[in-house]
Amino acid sequence: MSQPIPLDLARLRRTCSECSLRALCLPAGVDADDLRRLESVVQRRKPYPRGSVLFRVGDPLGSVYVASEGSYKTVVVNPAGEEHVLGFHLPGELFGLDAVGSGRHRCEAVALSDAYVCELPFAHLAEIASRLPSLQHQLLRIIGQSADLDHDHVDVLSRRQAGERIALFLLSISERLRRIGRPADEFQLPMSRDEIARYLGLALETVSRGFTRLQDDGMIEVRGRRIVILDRHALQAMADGCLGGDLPPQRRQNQPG
Amino acid sequence: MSQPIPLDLARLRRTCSECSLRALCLPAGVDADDLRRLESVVQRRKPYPRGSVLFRVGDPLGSVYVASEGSYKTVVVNPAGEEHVLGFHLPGELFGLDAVGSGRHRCEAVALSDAYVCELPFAHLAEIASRLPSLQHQLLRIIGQSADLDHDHVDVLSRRQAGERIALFLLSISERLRRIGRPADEFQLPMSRDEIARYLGLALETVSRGFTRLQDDGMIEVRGRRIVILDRHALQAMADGCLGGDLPPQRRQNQPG
DNA sequence: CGTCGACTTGACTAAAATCAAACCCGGTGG
DNA sequence: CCACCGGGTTTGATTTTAGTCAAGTCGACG
Repeated sequence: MSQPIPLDLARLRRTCSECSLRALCLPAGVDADDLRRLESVVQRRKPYPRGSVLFRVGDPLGSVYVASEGSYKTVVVNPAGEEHVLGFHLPGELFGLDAVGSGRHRCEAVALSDAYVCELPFAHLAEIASRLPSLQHQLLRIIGQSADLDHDHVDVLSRRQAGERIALFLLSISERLRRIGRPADEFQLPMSRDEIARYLGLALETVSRGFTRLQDDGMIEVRGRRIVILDRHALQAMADGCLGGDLPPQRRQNQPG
Repeated sequence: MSQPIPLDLARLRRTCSECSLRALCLPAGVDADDLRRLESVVQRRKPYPRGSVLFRVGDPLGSVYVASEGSYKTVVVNPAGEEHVLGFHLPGELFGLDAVGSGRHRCEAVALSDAYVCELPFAHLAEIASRLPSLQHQLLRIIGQSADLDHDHVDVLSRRQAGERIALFLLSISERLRRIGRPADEFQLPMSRDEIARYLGLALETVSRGFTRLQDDGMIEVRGRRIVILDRHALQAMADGCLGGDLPPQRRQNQPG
């Protein structure tokens, strides 16, 4: 346990190599000792059945989480009683950093399916980072990247056209799947139409119609939660507000019925 | 190091006491030496005439900024060529942390009026923080709080009713003015209707009509950019989606002829 | 085979966008 | 002093879009 074991490194690589925190560990130049310390912090693969809650609004900042298997959503319930989805968290992605600012969680995290997470007690992490400058730097970056996701959300919500929001949403999911090494052109959405609607600030029916429309226009194929991206270029153009030129109008076909 | 120089502390307090970074310095238990080091980093009160740009999309992360006098906006131009406002930054507030995640700025910062900023080279700041655990902790908090503002923005954009967005916007500005020690019930907006609209994801005319509506309902008084909040309670109720129950209808007053 | 929940589709309605005109106000110059 | 701008803002009329309500369909599962 006290000997400098290169196996430790191998073990961490194996267990965390697919994980968004690898950026935190691997390029940081941590030595075997630090690595063991860091590894001891990670509580691996806790199971959470579908619908279970990892943290609630107002909970003190305890851990940050990495979806290890299955996906999660973070939500807030506004005073009028309706639920807004703040984000979806795919396997390998990090969440729970919303409490860093105030010390308390501003939203609630729910498992979208039976799932597992890795959990990192934040105080522990920060303490180690304070002794490891390179890790501190990585930690800042990770937090910043998590804020970037909020930016993307703002970007989506600022679009006035429902079609733009939906196209952008699909492209964003696709890109994130690609990043974790999954097929980016054919995938299964982990969330319901209702949850997508609450994320995009639209009515459920509008999302459904939007999907149908994209299918009619030949950009995607939809079958329930199964999505196939047929024409990424056109989808991108739609997300960009169909800016004139590269998407001829005759692409639009007459509506059925 | 051990020589306590109260003058330095007093000077920093004076110069930065109204500034959002005071949370970074004052309660951190920094000693005189650290304080001087920190102080040397701050480049104070650079002037920026109205409309001038502090940083652009793609610029490498250089500094974080504190609006010292005057206000700023951060904006992105989407592929369709329309400008979206990501945030407004009032005197004393911090901005520019959007580049922490990727190392490059994702938006552009523009002075809303003739203005001054304090500038803190980020690398410098991070370097000092790595040697000062308490400052590191404060830095994390500051970044987290900056992400909280994005959350608030998402919250506003998720509202379906234009009236809700507008009420929420006014309350948020009011609260932030209160926090920097300015009158919270009577103030001058630093931004145009157009900029508000681009922040709220609405048309300019819708914002204007919303203001008029709030005035007709006796909640506020508007005269150009001059706002007086008359009935904060009703405004809050409107922001909350006018949820029935605790706001008796007779609270709404008849409009002044 | 029936049931339930998730999804789709249709008809209608409400709301905000758009287009267009007027207005207000501070500044300028006759 | 007043006429005349011009930008930002307000208001009005109309159109477009998404929301709402309601009915149907699909698909998984017991």
